Amino acid sequence: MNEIPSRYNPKETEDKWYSFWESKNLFAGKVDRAKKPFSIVIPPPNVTGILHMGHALNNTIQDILIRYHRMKGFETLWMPGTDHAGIATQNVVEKAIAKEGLKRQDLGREKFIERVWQWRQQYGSTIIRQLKKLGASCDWKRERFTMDEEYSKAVLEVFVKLYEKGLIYQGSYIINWCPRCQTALSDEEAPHRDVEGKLYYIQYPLKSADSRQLSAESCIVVATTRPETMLGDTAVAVNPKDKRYKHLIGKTLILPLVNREIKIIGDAIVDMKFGTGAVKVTPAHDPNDYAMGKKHHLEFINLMYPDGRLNENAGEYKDMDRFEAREVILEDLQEKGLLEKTEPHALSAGHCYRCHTIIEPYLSKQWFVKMKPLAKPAIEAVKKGKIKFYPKRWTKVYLNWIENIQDWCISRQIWWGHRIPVYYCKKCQEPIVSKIKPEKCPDCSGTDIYQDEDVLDTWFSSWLWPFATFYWPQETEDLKYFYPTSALVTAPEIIFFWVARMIMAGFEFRKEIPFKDVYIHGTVRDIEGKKMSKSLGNIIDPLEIINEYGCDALRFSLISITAQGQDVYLSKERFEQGRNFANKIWNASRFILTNLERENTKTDLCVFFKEKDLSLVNRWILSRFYSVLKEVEQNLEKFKFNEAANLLYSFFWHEFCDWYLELIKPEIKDQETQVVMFKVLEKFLRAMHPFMPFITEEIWQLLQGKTDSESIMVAPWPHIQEQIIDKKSEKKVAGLFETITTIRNMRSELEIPLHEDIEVKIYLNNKVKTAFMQSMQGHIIHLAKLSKLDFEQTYSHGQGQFVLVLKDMHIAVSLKNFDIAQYKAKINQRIEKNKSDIKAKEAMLKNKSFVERAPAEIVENERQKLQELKDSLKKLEGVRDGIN
RNA sequence: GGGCGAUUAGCUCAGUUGGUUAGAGCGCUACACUCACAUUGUAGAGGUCAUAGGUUCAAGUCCUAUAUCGCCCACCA
Repeated sequence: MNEIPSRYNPKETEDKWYSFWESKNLFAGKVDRAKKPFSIVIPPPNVTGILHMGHALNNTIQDILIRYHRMKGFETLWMPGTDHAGIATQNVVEKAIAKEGLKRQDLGREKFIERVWQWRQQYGSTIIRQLKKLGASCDWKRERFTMDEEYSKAVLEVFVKLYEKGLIYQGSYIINWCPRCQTALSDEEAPHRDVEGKLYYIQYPLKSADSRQLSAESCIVVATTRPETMLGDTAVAVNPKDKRYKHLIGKTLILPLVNREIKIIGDAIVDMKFGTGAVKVTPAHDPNDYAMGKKHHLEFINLMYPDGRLNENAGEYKDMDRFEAREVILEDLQEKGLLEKTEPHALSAGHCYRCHTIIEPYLSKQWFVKMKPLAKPAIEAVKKGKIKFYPKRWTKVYLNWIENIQDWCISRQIWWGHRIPVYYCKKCQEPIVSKIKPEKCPDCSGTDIYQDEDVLDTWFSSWLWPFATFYWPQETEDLKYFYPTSALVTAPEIIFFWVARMIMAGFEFRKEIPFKDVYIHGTVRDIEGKKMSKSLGNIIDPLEIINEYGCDALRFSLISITAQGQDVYLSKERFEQGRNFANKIWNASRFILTNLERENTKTDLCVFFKEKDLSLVNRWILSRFYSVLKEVEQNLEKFKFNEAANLLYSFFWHEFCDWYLELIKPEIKDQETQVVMFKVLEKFLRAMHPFMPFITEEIWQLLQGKTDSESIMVAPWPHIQEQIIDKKSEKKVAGLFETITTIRNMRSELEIPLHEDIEVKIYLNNKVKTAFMQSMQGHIIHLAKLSKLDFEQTYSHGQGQFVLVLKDMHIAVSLKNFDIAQYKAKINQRIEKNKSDIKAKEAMLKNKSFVERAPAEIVENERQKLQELKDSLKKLEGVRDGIN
């Protein structure tokens, strides 16, 4: 019959149209002062990344925004790129060279970095290729990488600027140290996780006491979760108000195992209620103790090597791993009778966000950014609504974090990253901050100069992404045109790492917001609510879904089940809905195309409106389309993608296909119908395109010669024709459908098979409505599959008729096998239901306060409904009485 | 310790400023392939909207507790 297959095959279309778009350069964003810009910078995936469902959701949303605005006539730019992901990438490459039996130290810094670049050359574009599979309409020619030469310039510029402003400083503090990655981490990179720990009670003897005979008076018991750190204790602290210990402040204790003398100090920070009320103080391995150490001028004893083994300060425990040492120390204490008791104790500890190793609070010299001054405008901007979060609740999370912001540790002891632009003179050790290596020391003119070994936190480059991608600090035309960007789409866990910092950087370096709207989508989880992760083995691979169901199916299903900002629970079956919908679009289009006369595709709708009014059915479908389109737009503007997608879905499937196409089948060759069905399809495809780019393009191209644009992606978004929205017609047609549904329902209830002819008579005592129903006679016969449909003004009981009441109508079906008992039962059932409905309504309307206080229209509405119910009841009772 | 989210049909979830008979997808039941589509169509069954109070003429929706699950934050020794 035709050459279009009955099943949509995504494999034949997706790559074809993606290359087509790329070859026509349709993704490119250019400065065009005549148009408004709409720009998004992609959250740059890690260069080591492999596409997962989180990416799929994140990028589908961005692509919808971009494609929608492009069609809306904005000059759009979606800036793509990848992040060098310092620690993650270094770990990956270290693993790779480990297969050759090599450590990075074996290669040396320079050679290792070379290997990383090689690795990037080979595998770094994987994620980009995968994003293309998703249909992402990024301007790929602009692809950026946070380690690019130009980008690095921006990073150095920022470091030097902040340093000169006094916002970057170096100092020795307790930081989060990952003993596995052997680097410092920021607070955000060391999230707290619950750990099942124990609280150990250890006796510290007073110096004055007889060590052979310990009693409650001769020692202080401290409680600790980390007994191994006792080797570095330099005091025991108690609350000065604590009556139990007050008198002991200033006395000396003998630190067990080490036999070092330590003082008892008083400090109000000590919680009298926790443990024993006495706390061991280890200033080099605990942030609280560090503060106390500073305050009370205690000694700082660093116990560990960077890899987490104990160092020479640990005496006989030297070279043991910290957790191994814990066990040995506990045994030794036990042996000496100093371990009073052990209690289970839940606590939370920082974990490295890259390798999940428990963080060691570690005293070391690092570089920091003073955050409070940077935070100020970033707080203001959000409070004043210059930047909006969607959903709104994230505003509070953001503000809570940024109002309590801590200084940012930005130095990392790894090799892969932007090297810190600080140089030292070997002679005088003065740090020199400079974008390029200075030839001599400005202080002592020494020429033996070396660079700081550390690199910068990856996020110290990512936070510049919205403007550094436009070659800032150059004032490029692109930067001036596309910045601030329009929207940012990302996941909640990135708010602190990236979103907040971009806002701060935006103000500090551009004196402006970096984006207006921040859309935070949910986390993709498996059907049990677990986060998808490789280690859990619960991953649904988007590429596999694309392969099996098609990209449009993936995109549509993901979007339709993602309510704004809610987490997404996924199972593979979910994608069947998207696939089925694509197939539905495909087949409806196939049907229309095979019936469409070419000359009718060029006719303008106005012609029909001018000459005569369109038929009701045609008016109705146009009105419905524009009503839905309007809602779709409203939801897109509010970032309610699922609502928008589902509106289009149910319009197309249930209104356009189930009703409209079925209604017009008998008159499909009429010119008016041809034009209308073509227009609705063609406009629907455009509205659908941002969600399902490939199938819409494929069909668009099948319409070739019938449409104006070379690609649907640059066709204009359909303009809402307000004057075509006709709620009266919509209501009328709804009445028609209700009638048809009621007849179908009767057929089904009476178990009359579809192939059996039935005769229906409608009794209706309303001239206008009868005229309308009569004009719809053909449609009713066709869709309810009747052999005959008659109208009569007044109801009278006829033999062998099964009669139901729908509003002001009696609908009578003539039956061959009439079961009077069954009929009576059905009528009585309806009467009972009707009566109870009336009762409820009457009660409502008898309630004085309802009638007095509810808005008049609501009351009026209820009155009308009551009247309708009463009328129906009367009719039903009449029908029942007629039977006897 | 603080904060956030969730609790609605067998399952997974929508539900806008409070206002008809609380919706969808999947699953289930019955029927239907000469018909664009069986990745389909028609009809149907299925809900004390977590619990307890409260506000209101009116609550799935607003308020207060409680329970369960999940997430985030915090210098919990």
